[in-house]
Amino acid sequence: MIQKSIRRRGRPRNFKESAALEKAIQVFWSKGYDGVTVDDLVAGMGVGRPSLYSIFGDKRTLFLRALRTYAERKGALTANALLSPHSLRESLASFLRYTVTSATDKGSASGCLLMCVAPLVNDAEVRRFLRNAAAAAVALVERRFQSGISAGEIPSDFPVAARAKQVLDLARGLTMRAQMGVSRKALLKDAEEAADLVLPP
Amino acid sequence: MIQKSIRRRGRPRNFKESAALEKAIQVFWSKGYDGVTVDDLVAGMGVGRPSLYSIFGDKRTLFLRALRTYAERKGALTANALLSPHSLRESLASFLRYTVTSATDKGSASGCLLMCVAPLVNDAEVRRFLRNAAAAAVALVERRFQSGISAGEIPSDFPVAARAKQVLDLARGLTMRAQMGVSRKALLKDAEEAADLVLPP
DNA sequence: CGATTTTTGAATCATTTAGTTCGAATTACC
DNA sequence: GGTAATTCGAACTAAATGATTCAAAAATCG
Repeated sequence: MIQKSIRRRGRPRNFKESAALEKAIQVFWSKGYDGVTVDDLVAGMGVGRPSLYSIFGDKRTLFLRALRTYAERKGALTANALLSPHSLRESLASFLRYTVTSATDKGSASGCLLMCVAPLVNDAEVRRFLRNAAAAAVALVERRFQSGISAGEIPSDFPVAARAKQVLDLARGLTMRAQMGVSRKALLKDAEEAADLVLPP
Repeated sequence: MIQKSIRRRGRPRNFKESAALEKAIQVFWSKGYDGVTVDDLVAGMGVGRPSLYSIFGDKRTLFLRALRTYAERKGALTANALLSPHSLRESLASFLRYTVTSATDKGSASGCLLMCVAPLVNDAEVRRFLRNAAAAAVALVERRFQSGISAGEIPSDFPVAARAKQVLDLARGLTMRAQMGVSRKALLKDAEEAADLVLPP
């Protein structure tokens, strides 16, 4: 059993670290990195300024943590959508649908923290992280194609690598259009058509 | 004939307006909007601060003008790539290749001002402009598909609207990967494969 | 040359911003 | 209850940033 919150001495925090981090994700997501001030974070997270610095460090450190947290959750949900026991076509559609619903979720900003805001951050560590995340996503789709070959859903000469890249490029396009304000309904339809496109008829 | 530079009284400028605007495009392109300070622009454009304000207005006005100039040129080059007298397959490949070369051009930042930086600007006019630009791009590809139908290159029941959206989504994906640092060579290969993907075998 | 027009460079102003400090508040431990 | 530990809120500092002002410079026109 994991040890739960050790009772600490001193005045207790009046916020949950994880909840505050979620709020931080929202703030960065909606305003970008350079567009966010520490005041924005203080207001949006419901955390006092000194607490913010003492617990999360400066703006850059907080952003990196927000990015990792966001990517971890999104990666898990993506893997779930993609690797559930469905037909290959349905797995791809499910992945693209999740991309769309996540990018058009009310209650969050549109688009995607990883695709729409992080790439603009001029920071070597952020870039490295993004490259790894992208590589992991491609690998996930490739894995699904491979298991489709094993299951006989697609021929063994199916161009796995090329198609996986195309699936992700299509997902990127859908995400960008979500950020531009295209409706979820329209994008969900496009997601289905995209899933059909990458598979042989 | 358009009247050329009227000889104006007073001290002449020591910069060309168009050249300065090009520099401004580069600055915004590489640093985003919020990430750019007026000092960055002054340094990058080779224009004094008062001159900058008197000629281009404030930062937002300058950005809008840079955006329009960039989009105009890119739109013209895109139309050129797409509507040149080639086979449909070659037109699409040419469009996607141009997307890649422009997004991986040394001497400019990676990616694309319209796709990678403008969407983050929280400004109604910018958003409206982006929507229009995107719609124009889709219309262009649709036109090319239509003329492909007329020429008998694709069947008359070809799903023009859906495929046009997919072509643009693929272009968006290629552009984003360019910004992430994927090599031009790799992306050009992917562009060819993307062109093949959207056409019937 | 002298008057006029326009641009330039430097200095300046007011505001915003990142980051810190410090006393008051709130809790656990004894 | 008293003390130590921890957090909170507000005020503060120093640096940056957006925007303006103004005299000097540089050109044309008469």
